[in-house]
Amino acid sequence: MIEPLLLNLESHDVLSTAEIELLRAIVGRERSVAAGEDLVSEGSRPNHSTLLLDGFAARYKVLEDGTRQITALQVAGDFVDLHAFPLKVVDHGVLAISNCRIASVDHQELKAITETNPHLTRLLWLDTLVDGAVHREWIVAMGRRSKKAHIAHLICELYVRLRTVRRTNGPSFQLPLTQNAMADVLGVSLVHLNKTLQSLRKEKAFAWEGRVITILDWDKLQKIAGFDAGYLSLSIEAR
Amino acid sequence: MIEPLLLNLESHDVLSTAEIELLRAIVGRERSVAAGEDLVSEGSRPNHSTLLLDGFAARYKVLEDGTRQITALQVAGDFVDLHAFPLKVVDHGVLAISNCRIASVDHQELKAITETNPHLTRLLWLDTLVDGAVHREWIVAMGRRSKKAHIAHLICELYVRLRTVRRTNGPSFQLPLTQNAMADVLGVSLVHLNKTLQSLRKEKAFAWEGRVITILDWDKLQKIAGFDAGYLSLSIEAR
DNA sequence: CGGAGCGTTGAATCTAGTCAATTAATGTGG
DNA sequence: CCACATTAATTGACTAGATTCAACGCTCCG
Repeated sequence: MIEPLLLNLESHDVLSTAEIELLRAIVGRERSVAAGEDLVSEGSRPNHSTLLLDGFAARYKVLEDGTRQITALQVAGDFVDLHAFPLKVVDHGVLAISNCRIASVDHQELKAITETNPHLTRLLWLDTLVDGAVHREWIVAMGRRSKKAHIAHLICELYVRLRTVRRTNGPSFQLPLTQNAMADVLGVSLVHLNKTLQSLRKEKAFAWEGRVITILDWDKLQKIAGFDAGYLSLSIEAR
Repeated sequence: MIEPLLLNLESHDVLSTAEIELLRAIVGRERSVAAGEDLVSEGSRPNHSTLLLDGFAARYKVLEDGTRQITALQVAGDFVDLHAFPLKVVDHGVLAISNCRIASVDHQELKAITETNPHLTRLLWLDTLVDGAVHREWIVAMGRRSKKAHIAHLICELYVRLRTVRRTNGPSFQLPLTQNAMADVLGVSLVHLNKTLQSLRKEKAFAWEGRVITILDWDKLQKIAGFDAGYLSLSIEAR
């Protein structure tokens, strides 16, 4: 079921029935990937792009000294490597953080869309641009926000993104990240992340227990984070 | 003259004569912007995208507390806000770092390209994707590289990007950044940047005097940086 | 029962930020 | 061309933030 993809795209613009049918037609058979497996490996030249239908994935790079930096988190409805279509080579690995359901779309099909369906092309392009906007927010958070603010910002972002694909449950959502992985998102050591989380807990803006985040005080959390969802382009307009 | 744009696009794939003519036709009249001026202001909804023909520009965000983070550096041949075409709103400001020559392209013209020229569409899309790849490298550098490595990486990246648009002079290139601006690129304090630069100078991998960078030892610099140009997608192939 | 993975803790050490001045470079008006 | 103002670069001292190392507790699972 490609519903999360549709919800994702429809959060930016209206899709026609024909476009929806087309998308259904080109998305391949669904399959599962276990947590810890790579969905995509760095440096590969895939002839298809991978759509994440359920679960969490992370795009990451590993440096010479073995340290890892996660550059993006992907949730249901995200293409994890749509950029590989024009780029040809994937410049990073993609790891399944939880068990995932995925499906593939051949680059040949994507190319056909660019030849025949300009509107859908622009929406797919847009999808990769939102990705870039998220990258920029992460850069800002890494460079100029406190670690507490950075964590809060990440929670806000994930909450909003998951809500648009209906993967939240009221004020709660699943977050299957280990502290180790989250440290690799923020670019800090595990120990420091742990201590920062503890001091954040005292603010009671959110709780994180048993892989579930619960927002306790959205206004406070947003304030700590300096979060403004504008960069996610969640407004329906002609694109 | 849109030559730098052509050099930029042609570093990824071949352009047909018709495509080159089309690009020339849609790029508006050239004009100048003084260093320190904003090329684009945050939150605006431009009906055109801005092409940088000469000079340096920076995309940046300013936080509540007044600190600034630069999220991208743009050089000749770069569209500074091509993403604003599908995104509609620019999520950051764009500042002229040096005096700049720019020209505009109406979004209407870009839309027409997506309707009639799929190949050029993919190349423009690609341009924004390389942007994203650069963002990811910056995230990695900010999160997991030492400050020395981060600076070295930035120099390597700028050297390669400038060389592809013929803006290098042998081992040298203009870099009109102040230390203050570079600190806002790396996300560190001015004082710390200054001290890191000093210790880097001792390695004699590059020199930076009077707004000019000179690469003294490329291999060494690349090694300090952990730099690999792959992410810039500088290979000519059918896209 | 014994690992294995994950989270937590404390102490020592290094990295980076802040504050506050000083020096150097650049630019402007007279 | 010089005096003065302004911006950019540099420095030192002190504080705060972050890393490393090393250990311990908990829970899940074979």
